[in-house]
Parts: sequence; structure tokens; C-alpha cells
Amino acid sequence: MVSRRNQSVTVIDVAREAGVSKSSAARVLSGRGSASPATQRRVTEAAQRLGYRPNALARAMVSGSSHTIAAVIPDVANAFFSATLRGLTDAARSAGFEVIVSNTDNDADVEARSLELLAEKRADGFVVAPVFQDAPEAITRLVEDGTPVVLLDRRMPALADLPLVSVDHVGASRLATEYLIELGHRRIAIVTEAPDRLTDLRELPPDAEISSLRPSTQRLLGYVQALDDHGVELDQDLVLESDYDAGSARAAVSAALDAGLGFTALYCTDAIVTLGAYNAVADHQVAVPDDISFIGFDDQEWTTLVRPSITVIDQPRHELGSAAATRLLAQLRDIDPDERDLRLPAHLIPRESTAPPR
Amino acid sequence: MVSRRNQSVTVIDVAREAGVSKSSAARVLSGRGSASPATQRRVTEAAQRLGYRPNALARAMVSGSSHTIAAVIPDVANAFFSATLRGLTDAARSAGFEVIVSNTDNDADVEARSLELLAEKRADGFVVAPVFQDAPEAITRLVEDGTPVVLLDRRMPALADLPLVSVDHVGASRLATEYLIELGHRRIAIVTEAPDRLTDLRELPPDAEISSLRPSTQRLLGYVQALDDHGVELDQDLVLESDYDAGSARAAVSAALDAGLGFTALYCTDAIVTLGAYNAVADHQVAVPDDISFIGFDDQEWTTLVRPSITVIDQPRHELGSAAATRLLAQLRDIDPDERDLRLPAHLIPRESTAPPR
DNA sequence: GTGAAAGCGCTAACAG
DNA sequence: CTGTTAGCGCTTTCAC
Repeated sequence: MVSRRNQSVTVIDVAREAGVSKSSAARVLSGRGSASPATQRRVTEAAQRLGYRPNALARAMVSGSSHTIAAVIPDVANAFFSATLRGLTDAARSAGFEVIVSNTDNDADVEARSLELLAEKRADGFVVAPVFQDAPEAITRLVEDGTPVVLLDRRMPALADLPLVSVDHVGASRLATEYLIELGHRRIAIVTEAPDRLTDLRELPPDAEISSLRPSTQRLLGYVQALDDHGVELDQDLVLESDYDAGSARAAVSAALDAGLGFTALYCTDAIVTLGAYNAVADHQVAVPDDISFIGFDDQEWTTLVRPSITVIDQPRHELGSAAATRLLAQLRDIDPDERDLRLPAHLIPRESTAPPR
Repeated sequence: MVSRRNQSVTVIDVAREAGVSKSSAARVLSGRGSASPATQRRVTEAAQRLGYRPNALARAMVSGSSHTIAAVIPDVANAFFSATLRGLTDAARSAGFEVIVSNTDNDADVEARSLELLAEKRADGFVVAPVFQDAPEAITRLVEDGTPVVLLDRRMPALADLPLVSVDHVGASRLATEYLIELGHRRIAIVTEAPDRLTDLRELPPDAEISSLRPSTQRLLGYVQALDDHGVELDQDLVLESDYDAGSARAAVSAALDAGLGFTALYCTDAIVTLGAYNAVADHQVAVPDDISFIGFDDQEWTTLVRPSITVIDQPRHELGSAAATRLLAQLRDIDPDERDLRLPAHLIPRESTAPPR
């Protein structure tokens, strides 16, 4: 039981032990090239005996591939991203890749530094959920250098050329809104954290550009589209604007409730906003779904625990990550995908919080 | 905007551009060794001009350190581990390290393969939340080879020599149990997923070994200790055994409720078990805290959303991760820690689900 | 202070 | 099939 026994066992050691040349040993150890059965056996056994462990660093140096992909995301501790990361690592592993994670906290500088660092470590490719900014130079630099980059969940106009794997946010909102409309609702409020003004949205951007809007904006757009399609009038007062935090959403919904806007349904476009909105509804002791139907975003654990349980829009998080990884790996193998972008459908999970209006 | 521009810019290129020798360039680029201000400037500018990006792989090869640590955990998508991973990456980053993650799903083979793979990539050290098994050879092999390993959250007897960073599980349960006792409860039920028989626990193992018991067992032990300390009789019937899944916990608690065991408080020793138990209590329309006081485990989001809100035992997840990283990094720098193990205290967050018995 | 040269562990021609 | 040689990009003696 020698300390640091293997820290040093190299192909040369194995070759010596097996009584063959360095290259013969290397050949059988790497599985490339041919070797006689005898050599094969002797080398394998020698390696076994010595406890040889190939040095992936050295391999990467010469092969040019580290078999590592980088995931640059806002926060692993966030349920959405942790589930996505899981999908990512699963797909990566089955292709023989490992993943190295970095959190940005939506800070552009941190993102830039992470990207640079991971590029130095020679990650073969990047999956990044980028920080919203005008000039994501760190990303464009990677791309210019020929490093494959797949965008996850979001994309800005400056990155319009890059492949994007995301949920169909517009479709997700249409799903929710139409479900409510079909139940008979006409006055449907939406809680949104989209920073964009609603008026801008009425002049629908061409389809190509929609995917470069923020997810929150796309979700708002889906709501507008669904209303339009079904001839339901859009009431600006029912668009409840919130910041990206529960307290703000709670306040917005609370105010709307106090204002007596007379809406019969409430659709929340984001997990955190759902939380705040739910609290406001609980505070006001509104009867759900009798007085108000409620649709939340993301199939969070608590949505099945509260009474009534909450109807939600569920995003395929795991699949999102695995799709991103798969997409990236294809690019690494120079396989051209059919479509540049991949847009996964969200699903509606009907529960007790939605019903026809009274 | 040449494609793959940097994929190739090396120290040699920079040296040429700066009109100095390779080693001079390397010296200023790496920051080691000395160079005249003039050289310094020329090299720096040349590097800047060319968009030089150091190859960390090559650096690692010669320096012997990849500045990467491996996190081998059951599942990133699990809230506990994702929060812990966040702490881990935060601490790692501030020390200039990156982390590469691997999920084991509590499968020994997967764990062994991950460990091997990451060792091949020459991770400088490992933080692992090991799969419970008798002979974790993959781990011991690493240790024998001199690779620093820090255990996270759990440890088996076979790994008793390795440093462990964990929550004080025994203390966590004492906290919960004593809180209930002090409220006046005497018939306190516990929902446990500990596989160990309670009888074994009465013969308290020496302190050193306690930390090598499973977390669930330690939590059960804390409950027993607290009862003993306060002279409250332990009733075997109030130890509700469950598998590690919500359905099982729900069934166990449901059965206990039906059996009319007359307990006035219920303490759940794990997040998933809390979920099941909560459902059972809701099913039976037990009044909380009037009929039964309820303490859950882990400060999950939903515990503040349901009515009444749930009193919980909160584990310092983020801190757990950062402590593990810090511990590992210290070991990498050959710093001997004061204590081999690190045991972080859990906290009780009092909410509405607990009150004196009626 | 600076350059030449060796070497980290491995793979990939290239002869033999 | 096998051994010799060169080289991936970088750091590090070691003379000058």
C-alpha cells in the first residue's frame, strides 16, 4: 500500500513491466493501432498489476479533445437549472463526456470570466444560459475561435446566430391562456416580469426574432396571441407587472385584487412569480377556483401539496438539458442538425385550482 | 475574424510576435520568474494582440495540478445536493478552482466509474457523498494513490479514516425532539427511514463511530437520546418506519393515525418523508397544531406556503458545500486541519405547525 | 535578465 | 506487428 502509488504509473512504466516498447504499450492501452495477442495480454496484465490509470490530460493535449463540456448557468441551486443540468450531465455521460459547471448569478463579468477560464481548460464545447446584455463579447469570442456553443433557455439579439435550445415559451402561455378561455374565462389576468412594454408586442416581430426575446416576454406574447386568436379583448389593467421576486409579485396581485378589477382567472408566468401570487391570493382569502382560477408556472413540489392543488404549466427541464447536450455533441462531431434551434413544448397539468367561472 | 483564431495561439506565437524567446514569453505569461519591464510590456502586448489564451491542460501537465475538483454526489437535481454543490463551487471558485460534477444515483458501479474517470482527468481532489456499501474500493484506491478525498454528508465504517463534512444529524434531532418536549409533548412519533433496528441503538456506540452511521440512523439516535435525557419513555410503536419515498411515509403515518396511537406530535426526519407524512396528515384532516404538532425536515419552499406553515429543521446546505471545498483545498495545500471532521449544526425554524398539546 | 534544452504523459506517423 | 522519433503547449532548470 504505497502512498501515491499511481500518481506516477505511466505508459513507460507499463511498457517496462510488460517488456515491450513504449508505443506498443500505448497502442494496446489506448485501443488504437494493432498489437499481437501476446503483447496485448502482457501489456494489459502489466497495467493491471501496476494499477495504471491513463492521464486524460496528456491525452487531451495530443488529441485536442478534453471530453469535457462546460455548463455556464445562472445558478445550480435554482430548481430549473439543477434539473436542466442533470439532463445535461446524463446526456454528456452517455457520450463519454464530463461536465464542468459554473454559476454566473446573471452577472456579465462573472460570466465572461467563467467562459474564459473554462476555455483555458479547453472544454470541447459550451452550453450557456447567457446573462442578458448587449455585447456578450466573451461568447462571441469563443464562437470566433471555433468553439461550439449552444445557448440554453435564452438568447439575445446579439447572439442571434447561435443555436438555441429552449422551451416554447409562447406556446406555453397559449396553452395556459387557451385552457382558461375554453373553461369560459374572459377576464384573465397575467402576472408577468417581462420588462418589455406590452404595446411593443402588438406589432408582432417576425418568427425568427421571437426566439431572441426574453422568455418572460415570449410568455407575455403567447398570452396576447391567445386572447387575440379567440377574440377576447385584452385589458391592459389585467397585465400585472412584477419584478423577478416573490414579494413584488405578491404586491402586484394584492393591489389588483384590492382594485376590484373583476378578473376570474390568474395566470402566473414564472415559478417565483407564482409563489408571490399564491401568497397574495391566500392573504385575500380568495376562493380558488370558485372566485378565481389559478395557473402557476413550473411543476413545483408545493403546487401539489396546497389545497386546492395548483394547475401548472410544466417545462421539460431534464429533457431541455439533455437536448442541449445532444445538440452540442452533434456539433462537436460536425453533424449538421436539421434545425438550428430546438424548441421543446411545455405541458399543462390540470389540477384543482382551475374551473369554469361561476 | 478568422475562424479558430486562438485554437492555435501559443506561447511560441506570442514570443515570435514579441520578438523574444519562448521562455521569456512563458515567464511573463505565467507570472513566474523575472523579466525586464521592456520584455514584460512587449510580451503582454503581443499576447493581447494575438488573443492568446493559456492552455490550462498543458499547464496542468507540467505543474501537476489541474485546479479542478470533482464533486461526486447522488443527484444534482436534488435540492439538498444542488444547494450544497453551489456552496462547493463558490468556495472552489474563490480559490481559483473549477468543479466537475458527477451523479451516482446511489449506484455503486456508477460511483466507481465516475471516480475513475475523474481521476483520469486528474482532478486535484474529490468531494464525495458516497454510496452506502461495504467495500468502496474506488474511493480507497484514490486515497491510497494520495489523492485528497473529503466525504460529504455521510460515511461508512470502511471509510472511517477519511475526513467528513456533515450536518450534526444527532443534534438536529435532539433539537426537534427537545423543542417538542419543552412544548409539553410526551407522546412524540418519529417518521424514520433508518434501516437500523432501534434496539441496536440503545447500546450507544462510542462517539467516534456515530459519525459513521447513516444520517437517518443518527437522526433516529438523536430522538432517542433526547427522550432519554428528559425522562420521556420511548414507545416503539411511535417509531414509524418508512422507505425512502413519500408514498411509503404517507402509508406509515396513515396507518399510525388509524391505529389511534394517541401521539400529539410528529417529527419527520427527512425531506422526502416529510412530504409523505404531510400528505397523510392532510388526508386524515388532522388539525395541526391543535391535534398534532408537526416538525418537518429541511426548509423546503412549500413548508412556508401551506397553512399552517411548517416548523422545520433546517440544514446549512450551502455552508456544508463550501466547508467541504475549503476543507479539501486546505488538504491540497498540505494544511493540517484542527479536527479531521467538520460537523455543522442544524437549526430549528419555528412556525405555525407546532404548539403545546391540548 | 534571457535563451537553449529537457520533459510532463501520451499519440501518431514512420520505418523496419 | 513493433520500435523509434517527433511533438501537443507549457514550465523549469541551467548556463550565458
